[in-house]
Amino acid sequence: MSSETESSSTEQKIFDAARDVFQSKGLEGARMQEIADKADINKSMLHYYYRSKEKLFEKVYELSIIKLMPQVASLLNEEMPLDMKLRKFSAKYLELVKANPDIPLFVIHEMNKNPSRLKKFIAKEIGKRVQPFLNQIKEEREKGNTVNLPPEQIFVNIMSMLVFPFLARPVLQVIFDMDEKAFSEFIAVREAFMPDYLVSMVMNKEL
Amino acid sequence: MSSETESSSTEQKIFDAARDVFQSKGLEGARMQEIADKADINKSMLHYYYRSKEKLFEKVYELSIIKLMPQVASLLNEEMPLDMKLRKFSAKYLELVKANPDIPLFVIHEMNKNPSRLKKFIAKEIGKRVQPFLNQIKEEREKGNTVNLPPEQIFVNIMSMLVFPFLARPVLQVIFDMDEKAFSEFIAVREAFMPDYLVSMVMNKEL
DNA sequence: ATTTAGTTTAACCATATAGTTAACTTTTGT
DNA sequence: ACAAAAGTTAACTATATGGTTAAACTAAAT
Repeated sequence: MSSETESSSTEQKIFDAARDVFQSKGLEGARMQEIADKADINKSMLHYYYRSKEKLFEKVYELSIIKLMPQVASLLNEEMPLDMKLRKFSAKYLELVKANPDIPLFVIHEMNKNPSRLKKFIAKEIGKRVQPFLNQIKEEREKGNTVNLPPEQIFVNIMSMLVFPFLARPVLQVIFDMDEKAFSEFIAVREAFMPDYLVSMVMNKEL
Repeated sequence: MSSETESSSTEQKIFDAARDVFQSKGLEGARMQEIADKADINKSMLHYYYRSKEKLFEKVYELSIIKLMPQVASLLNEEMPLDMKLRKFSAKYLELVKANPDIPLFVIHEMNKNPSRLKKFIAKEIGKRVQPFLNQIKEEREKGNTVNLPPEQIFVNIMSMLVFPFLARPVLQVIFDMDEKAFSEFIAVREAFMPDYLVSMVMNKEL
């Protein structure tokens, strides 16, 4: 992943470096010089290819969200029984976040500082993909197949279980005294029990 | 709360302003001038009372965490049956976070950028308070009274359900098209069902 | 070979920002 | 009443940072 074989284009190197730096430091914390250093190019190239810090950031932000969230949300739209969908969603979502563990916090943090940016990008996009899923839950709820909660609450419960550990990772690592390996193992355990557990939580079945 | 009656001391006004600015903008995003403006004092006073931005930040960080987290964690230590404890914890925790809705993201974000800061402050402090709770879960698990998961996982599940909505608030507000009032209502609904729901999730009882 | 467009570099610039200084005012202690 | 201490202010400094510029270099097209 980071074994730069001097192959990729300058523009790509800049983007990759910017993604790393922005995701770990945020917009304000990132330094153009640091991005240039990490990309191993002259700082002027940042402006040559992306005009400004803001523009570069938006590119990173856009691709981080727009390429990832729809992948996830589209899963929710497939025609499938609720329990199977929950299991698949759990697996797919954890797989994606494991591969991009910094993105949830990045998105949530930048969203807090500039909520309009997300609105600009996704808003309806995501909303429209989530809505069918909420409807499916609603139907099942009316048939008495789910726990008796509003679909929005159920959805938030699901996302909570999947995302929170990645957001709180540094805190959890301190509290439970886990190194990187231990944390990976912790997530692996979650991957194992989460499909059944979500079904139980949502559809109110004993494990 | 914000009806400044020109009463509090300069030092306190600085701290309050700094808390607001740091919590909404983070360490990097905060500007000393903005803090001074919000406190309605000369910028030099910041340095007079707190020497440096870093020092001021640490004061805010320390009091935000050290005064809040133990309040919560100590609840976990009381002698009480697990189900009752879960209900009380849910109520108390949501009450505290409702009163300080910016703190979870503030802590988690700054933790990511500087994990050693938390270590310095809490580390053992929190760990020691959580441990007895984990032990209690472990005992109940051995008696077959809980869902069959490691206590750490159960703890994370609980925290996920309680904290995540506050972290993801801006995202949720966009996805579900909620204004402030609607979000408060959303949280109120969670407060209502969460005690029973946590007991069900942890102790594997039907609702 | 020469032109041309694209790419890269080093040296600059303007500005914002954390921090300092020194003069001034108010409060407190005697 | 006086002096010392604490508090406050405006002006300033040093530096970091995003951004610009113009010249140099490269490679492809003619």
